[in-house]
Amino acid sequence: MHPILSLVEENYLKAIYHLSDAGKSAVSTNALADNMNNKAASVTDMIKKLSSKGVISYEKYHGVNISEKGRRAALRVIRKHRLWETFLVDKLNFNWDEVHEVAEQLEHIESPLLIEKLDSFLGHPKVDPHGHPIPDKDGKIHEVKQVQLSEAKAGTNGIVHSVNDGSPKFLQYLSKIGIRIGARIDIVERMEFDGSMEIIIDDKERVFISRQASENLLIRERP
Amino acid sequence: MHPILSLVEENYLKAIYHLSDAGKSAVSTNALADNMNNKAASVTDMIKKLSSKGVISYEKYHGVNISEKGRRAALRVIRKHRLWETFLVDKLNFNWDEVHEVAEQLEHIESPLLIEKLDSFLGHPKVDPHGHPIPDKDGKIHEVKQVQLSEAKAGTNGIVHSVNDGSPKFLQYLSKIGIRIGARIDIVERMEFDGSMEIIIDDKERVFISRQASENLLIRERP
DNA sequence: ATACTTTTTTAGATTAATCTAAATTTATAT
DNA sequence: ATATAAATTTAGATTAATCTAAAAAAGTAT
Repeated sequence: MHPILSLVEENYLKAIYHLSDAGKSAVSTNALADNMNNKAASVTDMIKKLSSKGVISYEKYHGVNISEKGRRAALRVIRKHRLWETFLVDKLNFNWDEVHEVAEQLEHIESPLLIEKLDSFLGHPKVDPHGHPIPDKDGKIHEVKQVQLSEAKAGTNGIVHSVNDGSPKFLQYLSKIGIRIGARIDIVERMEFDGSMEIIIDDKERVFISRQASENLLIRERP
Repeated sequence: MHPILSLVEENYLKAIYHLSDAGKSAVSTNALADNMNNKAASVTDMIKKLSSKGVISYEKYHGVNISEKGRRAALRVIRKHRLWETFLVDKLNFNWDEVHEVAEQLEHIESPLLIEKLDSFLGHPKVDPHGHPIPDKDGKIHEVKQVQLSEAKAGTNGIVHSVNDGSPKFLQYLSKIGIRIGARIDIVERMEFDGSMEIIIDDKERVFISRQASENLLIRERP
């Protein structure tokens, strides 16, 4: 009768998936507590529960790893989140910095029919408004080779592909200086002392951006 | 930080609104327990809580009445429910018998911006796929004068305006015999012994429908 | 290798929403 | 008008998700 995972459990699982870099490394209790804005004691309780449901494996004092079953469940939630974000921007004219909170709610709506119909309605999009890939029905993700702007060398250029930080403040800043998904970036110079960069956006604006900003911008490099 | 009403409280309030015929009569503990598929004891606890929040008034042993504040909150949820149903049918090609359960989930998404943008996207619809009026932003409802088909006299005709029973089974039955919102119904004869009726649908099909069915079909009478 | 620090877990409480069983109040039928 | 029935409330428990404070384990630095 009840879904296999509660809303709270889904949120924990999503956090574990992201923090483990899609399942590549273990996640500590404290990292999870930080991420969920909960206390470590609460996390310990929850990971016991998730472990008993088989979506993670857990060894006392040594963090958790997501299981295949858990990975699939996490990807279903992520698929929903990204499809809803796409809907909000493409159909309802939300700005890209306004969608995250609403999508955090919508991602928990349980209806396979709804999500497949939404996917069709949107034309089977491959990426969300922040450039993140949308997992398909079977949890497959089409990963595109991309690098942090901070890693690009002076004289090279690339196309903005996605953002690592989806916070409204950061996205509003990007919009303000003219950076959006698909924009062309030419790297003029990289300041060694603080990692900031001088770049040209779409052959027009020449701006300086901080190391922090450049680390959260992912580009597809071009020859 | 938290919404004023929890998801569960919203559902109770909606049930109270509907059971009280939009605030016209008091609702008993048992009626509410039945409707919510809960035990009376649980309802007693909940109505104390709702009462302390000022959305209903409650006198021990004498049922509850919805307050103005409660009515507004209930109408906000109903507005969302009906807008989402409209979205599902008009945009995602759901059938009218498939939308209720999903809308029961979607109606609790909290985002005034979302609901106003959705309303625009749908072209400010006045009724949902079952013919029920959609309250506007201020909780105003455009009520249309309509009667139960069971009350119509032989020889008269009317346009199907809404259904009182939104269950998949009933709606599928209606679709099967060719009744949809907007269909023309001519009443041929009303059988006094069991209240069943012989009707003609859209000048084509001549069918018999039970008293129960005719009581759950609302029509706008025509001269 | 031992002592100190950090991380994690355990123990015990709390809140929301539910339940069962018992007690109480209201309604009904002779 | 009183007994019986029906409806409602109270009392006490339970589960999910959280917390604080204390205990235990793991990591680190000399």
